[in-house]
Amino acid sequence: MTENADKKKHHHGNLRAALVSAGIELLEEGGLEALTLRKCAARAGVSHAAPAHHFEGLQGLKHAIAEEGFRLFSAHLQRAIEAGPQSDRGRLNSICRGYLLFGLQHRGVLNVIFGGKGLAGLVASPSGKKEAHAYLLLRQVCAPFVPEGVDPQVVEAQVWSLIHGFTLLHLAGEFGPPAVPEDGGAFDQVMGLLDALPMPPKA
Amino acid sequence: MTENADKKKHHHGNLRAALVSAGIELLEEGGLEALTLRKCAARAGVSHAAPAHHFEGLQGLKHAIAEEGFRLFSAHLQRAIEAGPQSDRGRLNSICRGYLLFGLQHRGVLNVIFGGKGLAGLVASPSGKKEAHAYLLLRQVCAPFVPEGVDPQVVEAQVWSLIHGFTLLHLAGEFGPPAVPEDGGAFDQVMGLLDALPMPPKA
DNA sequence: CATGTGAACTTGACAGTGTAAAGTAGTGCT
DNA sequence: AGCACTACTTTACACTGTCAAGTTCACATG
Repeated sequence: MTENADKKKHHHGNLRAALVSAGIELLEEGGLEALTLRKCAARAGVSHAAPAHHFEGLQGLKHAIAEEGFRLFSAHLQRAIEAGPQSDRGRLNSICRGYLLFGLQHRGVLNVIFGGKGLAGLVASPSGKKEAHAYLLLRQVCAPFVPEGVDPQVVEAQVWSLIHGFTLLHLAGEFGPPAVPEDGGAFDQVMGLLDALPMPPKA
Repeated sequence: MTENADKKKHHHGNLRAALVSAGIELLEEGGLEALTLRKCAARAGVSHAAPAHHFEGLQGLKHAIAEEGFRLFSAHLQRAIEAGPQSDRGRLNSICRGYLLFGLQHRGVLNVIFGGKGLAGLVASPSGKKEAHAYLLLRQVCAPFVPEGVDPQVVEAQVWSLIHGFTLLHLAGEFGPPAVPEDGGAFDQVMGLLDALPMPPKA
């Protein structure tokens, strides 16, 4: 019965997940600055030092939140792809739009995922690959745009850089006030650059 | 004589600049977490509450650092452009490479510039435009790639998004360990997407 | 069953942080 | 000289992360 995670261990039962959940809540409500070990503990109904037994300090909690946040992120992207038009270009556009919308809706979580080595260790580590659902989606969506003889990672890095940069700059307000409702303007125009894909292998 | 900023006012003379400078130092040495009002004050040789008279709290200091950092950033980009090949494509590549190198060398400063609304207020504000040296450079470098009838801001946003995203993802370690020395690999391949510029106005 | 072993959590403490209020010293103006 | 004003200091407080030492409970072992 190693599968069943329901077993109440001592007082709380499954505190670790509760702390991560509380952390994500705080993140959504008050951004990065609002994420605090003590507030997470309070929200989970335990004392301020309890988290120390489940994470290695604040950084450990952030790492755990990055893991869980990445799962939410991946699920969000998958839903976006499935809900959009089922063509190569349609899926490419959907994953990018999903990326942006996730950033707008879950700004704090995205910051934890990509901020301060949050994810680097996770994905780069040999054991972390299985968490990389979003990477598989990206690979899958980009595949039709990879010319023969070109490393797929190049195309993936191009798409990822473009949408990641656009999302973060948008979040930073560099493209004017965040026109959230479907965005319409800047997004489609910037993503128009992807119409150049697939690029010829080399001149 | 309102122009002359040299006048020693009281004890320190020009404390504000010293605090910003100390802040940038701390940023370079220990990253975002090391940037502290009290440490800045200590490094400038004043008491811990002195900064309150020059900035509105920590956020105010960060804003001031973002301004100064943006000036350094702009100068860095200009130098990169001038040092590179003098062709349209050469300048486009140089500004992007300069962007990446600045990120690698001054990670903390870049984070303050673009993190947490650091710059948004600065550039979006009517009085802040004059600080936007880097934007003028970007506009200038992108100009040859803007087709007739297309808003130049679209091209600028495309280039900016791509290099910004690539730089941040690189910094986050998503593209493997940061191969700092001229980078060689991923950078040139990803920037190859810009070979598609100028894009035809619309299909 | 008594006992102790260890995990989960609490309590208490400490240094460091941002910030606000009140005090002090030097500047400049009348 | 006197006075206001600015620049800075001092003091204080709430909050943070982290550590060390208890406490409480589940459970295995004698």
